[in-house]
Amino acid sequence: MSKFWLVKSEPSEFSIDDLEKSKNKTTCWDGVRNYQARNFIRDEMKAGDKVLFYHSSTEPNAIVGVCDVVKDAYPDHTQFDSKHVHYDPKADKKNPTWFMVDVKLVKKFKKPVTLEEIKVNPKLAKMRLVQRGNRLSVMPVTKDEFEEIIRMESPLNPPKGDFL
DNA sequence: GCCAACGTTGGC
DNA sequence: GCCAACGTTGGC
Repeated sequence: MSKFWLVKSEPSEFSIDDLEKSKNKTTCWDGVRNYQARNFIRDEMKAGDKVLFYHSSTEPNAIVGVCDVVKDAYPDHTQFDSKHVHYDPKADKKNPTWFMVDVKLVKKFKKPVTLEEIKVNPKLAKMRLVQRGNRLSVMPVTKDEFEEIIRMESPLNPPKGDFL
C-alpha cells in the first residue's frame, strides 16, 4: 500500500524544472536536516509512494507537480562532505544521521495548485501544510488530500488509476 | 525585511 | 532535565 507525501523546496535552490532537467527526471532528495522529516524518510517512505512537489518561499507558493519515490531511504552522503552546505560534523559513517530517497518526476502540473487555493478548500483544511507553525519539509498527505489536489489541477480529468 | 513559530544548543 | 538564547523556516 503506497503512501502519499508532500515535499518542499525553494525553487531558487531546486525547482521542479531542475528536476525535469535531471537525468531520468530523477534526483536524490538530500539535505533534510530535521529529525521528524528524517524519520518519515528513513522509516516510512518506500519506492512506489506518491509525492506532491511544493515550491516554498516564492510567488506563488504552490504544489507544482507529482513525483514517485523510486528508491528507498539510504544515507545522505552530503552529511559527510565537509565542503558541502549540508555537512554535519557530528554525523558518523557507521551510523548515519541523515537519509534520503530518490524521487522521479511523474507530472509537472500545467496549472500549479497554489497555497491560496489550498487554504480556501474546506476539504484540505486539515492538511499539515496549512496548519499553524508547520515547518516540516517532508510530511505525510492522506489519499483523499492527494486526490483532491490532483482534481484541483485538472478538474476536467479527475484522477484515475494512473496516479494510484 | 519582518516576525511568529518552531527546533536545537548548551549552561546549570 | 530545565530553559534561555539562538538559529531557521517560510508566509506575508
